[in-house]
Amino acid sequence: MTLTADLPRYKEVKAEILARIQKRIWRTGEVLPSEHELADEFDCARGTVNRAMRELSDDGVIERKRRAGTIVAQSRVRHARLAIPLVRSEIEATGAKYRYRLITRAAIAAPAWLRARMELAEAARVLHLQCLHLANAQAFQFEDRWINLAVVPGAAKADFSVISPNEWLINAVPFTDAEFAFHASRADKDVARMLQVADGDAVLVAERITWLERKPVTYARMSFPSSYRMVTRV
Amino acid sequence: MTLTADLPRYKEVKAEILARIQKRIWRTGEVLPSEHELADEFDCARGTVNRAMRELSDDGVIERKRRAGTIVAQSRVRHARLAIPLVRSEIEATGAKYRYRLITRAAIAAPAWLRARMELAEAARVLHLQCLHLANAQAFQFEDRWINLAVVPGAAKADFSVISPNEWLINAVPFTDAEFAFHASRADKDVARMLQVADGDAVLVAERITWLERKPVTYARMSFPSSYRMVTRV
DNA sequence: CAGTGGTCTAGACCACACA
DNA sequence: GTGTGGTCTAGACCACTGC
Repeated sequence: MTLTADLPRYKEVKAEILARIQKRIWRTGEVLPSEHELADEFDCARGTVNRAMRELSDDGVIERKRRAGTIVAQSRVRHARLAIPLVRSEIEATGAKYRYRLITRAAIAAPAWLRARMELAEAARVLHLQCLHLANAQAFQFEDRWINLAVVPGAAKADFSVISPNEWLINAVPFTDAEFAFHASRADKDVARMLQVADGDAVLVAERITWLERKPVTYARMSFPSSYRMVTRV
Repeated sequence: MTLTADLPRYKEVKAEILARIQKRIWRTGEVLPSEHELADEFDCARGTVNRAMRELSDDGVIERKRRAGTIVAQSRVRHARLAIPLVRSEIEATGAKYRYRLITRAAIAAPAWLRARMELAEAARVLHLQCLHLANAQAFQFEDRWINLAVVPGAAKADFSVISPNEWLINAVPFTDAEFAFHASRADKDVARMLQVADGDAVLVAERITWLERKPVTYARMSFPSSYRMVTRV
C-alpha cells in the first residue's frame, strides 16, 4: 500500500487499485484478485474492499461478475457525473439576477412528431408553452415545453406567467425517469430572436423527456446560445 | 413500507424514501428522521439505511451533514451519469465499421491560448494532431488534439497514422482528473470540410482536458455534426 | 456535551455461473 | 459442487457541529 494521506480506508484501497491499473500492473481484461484476497492484502474487512470496487465499477473502470470475478474494463468507457441544476439556481449561482418571461401558451392536440417522441395516444391533448429565462437582462435559455394534460391535468389551470413550467412541475409532479439528449443546431428565426443571437447561429439544444411510472409527463427542448458551456468533471 | 418486488433491501428503502419525498410527506428543506430511526422503522441495520441515503445523496435528492442531519435537497439539482465511450467503441456499437485517419501532425511551441487553457509554461512544447473518426464512410468526429510533450515525451515517437491519439494515450498514460465541457459552435471551413457538412453548420463541440497529478497531459476538442446526439438517462 | 452521519469490522447467507 | 461478488447484520469508534 502506498503511503496516503488521512483518507478513509476504502478510498485508499480504491486509489491503490486504480494506481495498479494505471501502472499496468493489472492490465486491460485481466482478472483482479478476489475481494477476499485483497482484504487480506490490505488488511481490512471485505466490506471495505467491496465498497472501493463497487465505486470503481460505477466509474466504469472495472467490470464485475459473480463467480467470474472482476476484470479491468475493456471498453474504457468512463462515466462522468453531470449536474443538472434548475435554470434559476444556475443563473443565481453566477451572481446574476434571474428573470423569467412567458412567451406563448396554448392547450392543443398533440402534433404527430410529439406523439411519436413522447409515445402519446392519438387524441392526446397537451399544453404548449414557450418561455425565456434571463440572467440579468441577457437571454440565457429558451424553453419550448409540452405537458401531457392526461397525466398533469392541473397544468391547465396553473399560472405560468409567474412561475416557470420547470419549477411548477417539480413542485406538482414527482417523476421516476428522465432522459436527456444534447445536440447542436442552428437557431431558427424564433429562437434567434428570443436568444438575441443572429439568425442561423449555433445553439446548444438539450432535450428532456420525463416519465411518471411509464406515463409520459413532459417534453422540453431547451436552447442555449453558443456562449453557453455545459461543464462536468470526472 | 410499500409492498415491493424482490429487490435488495437497500433499494426498497431507497425507493420508499424517494416516494415519501415525491409525495411531499417529507418536504423540500425538511429534516428527515435519523438513520437510527429509519433503521428501526424499516426493521433493518443502520448500514442498509446508510447505503440507501448515500445513493440518494449522490443523486442529488437529499443533502446530508453531520450532526445537522439529512434534509430534502433545496436546489433540486439532479445528477445524471454520462457515459463517455471511446469513439471506436461508440461507432462499433452501432454496427458500423470504424475507420480512422490522421490529417496533420506537428510538434510545436504551445500557442498562447493553449498555454492559458492547459496552464502550461511559457516555453512548453506540444504535439498537435488533427484526425478524423469515421463510421463506415461517414465522418463521425473530428478531433483536434494537443499533447503536452513535457509530460508525455513518448508521444513524439508514436505513429499516430495507425493508432488514434485517444487510444494511444489511454494505453500509454494514466490520468487522474479530467474535465469535460460541451457547447455548440459553427463549423469553420476546415471542420466543415472534414465533417462533410456545409460551411457554418452547427457542430457540437466537446472539449476535454486531462491531468496526471496536477500536470496537464492533453487537451482535445472533438467536433460532431449536428446529427449527433449525446444521450443520458437519469 | 450529545447526537448526527461516516466509516469500519467480522462475521453471515445467498444467487449465480462456471467446472 | 465451489468460489465469486451482492447484500445484510449488529455492533463499534470517530469527526463534526449545534447547543
